Amino acid sequence: MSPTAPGRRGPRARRVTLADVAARAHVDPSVVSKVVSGDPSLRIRPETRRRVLAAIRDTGYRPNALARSLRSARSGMLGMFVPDFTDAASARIVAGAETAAAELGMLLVTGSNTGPGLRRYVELLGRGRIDGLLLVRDEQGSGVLGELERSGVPWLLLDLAGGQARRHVVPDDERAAALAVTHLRSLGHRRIAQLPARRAGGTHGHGATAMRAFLRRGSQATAVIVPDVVAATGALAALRAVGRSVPGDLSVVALRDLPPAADLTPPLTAVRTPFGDLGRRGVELLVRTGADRPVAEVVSTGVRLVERGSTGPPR
Amino acid sequence: MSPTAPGRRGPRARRVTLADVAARAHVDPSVVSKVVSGDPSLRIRPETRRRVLAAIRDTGYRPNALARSLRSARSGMLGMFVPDFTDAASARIVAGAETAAAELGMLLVTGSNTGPGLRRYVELLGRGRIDGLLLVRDEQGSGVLGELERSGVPWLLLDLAGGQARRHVVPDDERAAALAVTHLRSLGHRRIAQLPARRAGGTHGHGATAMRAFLRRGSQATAVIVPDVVAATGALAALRAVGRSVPGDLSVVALRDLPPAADLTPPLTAVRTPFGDLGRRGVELLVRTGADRPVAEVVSTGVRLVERGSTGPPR
DNA sequence: GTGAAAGCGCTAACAC
DNA sequence: GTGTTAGCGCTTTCAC
Repeated sequence: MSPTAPGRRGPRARRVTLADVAARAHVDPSVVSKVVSGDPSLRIRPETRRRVLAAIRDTGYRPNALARSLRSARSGMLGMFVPDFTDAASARIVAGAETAAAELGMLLVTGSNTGPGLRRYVELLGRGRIDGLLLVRDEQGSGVLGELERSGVPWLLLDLAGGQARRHVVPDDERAAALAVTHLRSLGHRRIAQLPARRAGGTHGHGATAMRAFLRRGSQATAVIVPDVVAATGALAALRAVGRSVPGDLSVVALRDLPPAADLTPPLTAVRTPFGDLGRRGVELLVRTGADRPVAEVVSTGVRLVERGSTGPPR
Repeated sequence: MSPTAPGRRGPRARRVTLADVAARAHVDPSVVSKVVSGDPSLRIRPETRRRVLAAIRDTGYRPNALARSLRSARSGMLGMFVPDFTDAASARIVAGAETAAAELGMLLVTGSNTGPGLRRYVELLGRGRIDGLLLVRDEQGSGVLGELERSGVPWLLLDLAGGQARRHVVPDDERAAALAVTHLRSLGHRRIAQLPARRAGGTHGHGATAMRAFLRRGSQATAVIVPDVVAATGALAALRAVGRSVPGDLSVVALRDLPPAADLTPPLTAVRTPFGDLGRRGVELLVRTGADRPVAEVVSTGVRLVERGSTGPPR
């Protein structure tokens, strides 16, 4: 419970600054600064250090992040722009990125394309506020990136290979597809179809449409690979609508496994894509490599098939 | 501690400052400042303003957000701490909050409890970096909130009523339950059971367990209300396991509708909870009301029943 | 109408 | 070992 009830809080305590701490410990502000930020080049008498630490504790000093960033020209924040927070893949990428950032002592400033868009987001960010920008599946049509680059802010595109710039990290979709094929072959399938993927990610309607097209074509395939779970729900619905059973009449594997897969009927066999690792890797690369070097990484860790109920031997 | 600095600025990209713009426009920096921030008390000759604007355009000046915040003691950022980004309800709350924030010219710094926790998050934030903190469904056990309050940072709890502090905004769960009951009664149900809710939100296992307990009890109820969709998937699975059909043998309504509901078998009738509005309202209240006033708002807009396939007349 | 001066709170180079 | 000196880039009186 919070000790001070909001209504009865006393007058706001004057903020404690470095100078206050220094005065109390009878040392110079710069010494306190070095103690606080753990400067390794500082050689200080244990007794002095103790005094400083005591003063910090007594005063309840907390560094002003703004002043620190302004002076040191590093904000300790990373921008992250996603298409939509409610998109499950984006959520996982954000989660991975946030963890990696925290491990590096950094924080994430998020924005999404359901808001006023990338251009405005970068404007609001202003100069100096972020040390780098992570873009999830963004078509980077606007000149924002070039502008960013000119002001020295490194950026990285996640989950989408980005043209000639070669600043991206993507999941290993080929490996995922290969895993799906291997699985289906091992069940005895010889004719395997793949429904087309969309760069932006599938929708329910898109999956249904693609499946109907597949059906209309009169394909001989006994198994089909769907680019993602959302598209798969559409495909499954289309199949159900024409009375085809899964996996009896047709086996279905989805790529890019996400939670709803397990709750579908039948539960969907899918290949897991390491979205969290994508975010994590993005943060690490963004922080470690400069703005000028190309980055083109494929994340393969943790890609694996999760067998559920939508695949079986061909009839 | 101190992260490796990403992307050092290119050699010729010396940052443009207010002073540069001022020099170019032959005015004082303070005048430029006022023009940029749209100070209404500024009376300036149209011709001078034009010169300033031109200088801004020519130099590609962008204000340094850090310096501005340091000086004005407002950061234009809000902290948002959620249990887990991959939790669909949290994702919606974040989405709503981000939109509202952007409309107010503010930005969100996010953190989640899957990382190193609230205490560390607030530590990383440091002083001055946020103008307020939004906590989603956090048990606020630690003394972090009191500490925050002492340094004058207002906070608000979302989606959980928080003890005596009365600083929260929550969805109208009573109205939601009432809607569910009305719907079931109109179908002819007279005995309606409600599965217990958990403060932290249900899990698949929790829903299954609760449903088995309900079954074991030999209840005469012909319809049951489940606290959320995740719990409902568990409940549905438990029902399927004992061969009871939905809605034939038992009607099921979930509260707090979320996407997977439509893809379940049968598609789940559920009451929509306005998670996005919760986030939006949280931001608005946090920004408008001071740290000292109690806030206890119930968001009822947009609560409504979405009829899908899991409810029908009692047999 | 515009300018001058004084910092916001901190860090970094260098002095002693 | 610890202190001095300069700002980082901006806003805000207040002066003229």
